[in-house]
Amino acid sequence: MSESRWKKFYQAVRNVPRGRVASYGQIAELAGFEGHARQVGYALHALPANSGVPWHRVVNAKGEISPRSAGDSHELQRMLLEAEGVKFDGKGRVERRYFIHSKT
DNA sequence: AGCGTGACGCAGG
DNA sequence: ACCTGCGCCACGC
Repeated sequence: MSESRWKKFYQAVRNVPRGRVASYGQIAELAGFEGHARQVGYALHALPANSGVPWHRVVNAKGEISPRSAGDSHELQRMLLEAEGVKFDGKGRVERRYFIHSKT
């Protein structure tokens, strides 16, 4: 199945340290599939809740929690991130410095 | 086998 | 800094 492709994404997500976030694009890049950010989103959507993958550390390039087509997981995501010390600005965006590539 | 869809990203205006 | 349009590509119908 194409699940093996998704496993690369999941593996990349596991590499995101606690208290940090990465964009879908960064995950795709780290997994060796640069430009496939959309597929990362698809893979995470198909991810079982108890997979052990820190999916909540993945946000879009704007630093915003991507809106779901359904479900309430975006609320849970913000909760989990804040629990790790990640802060949001007034517009609900994660500050740049929390991104794994950010030097500050 | 074709068409629309989506947890995205980037370039332009 | 914000909004819009186009590109990407696997999945489901």
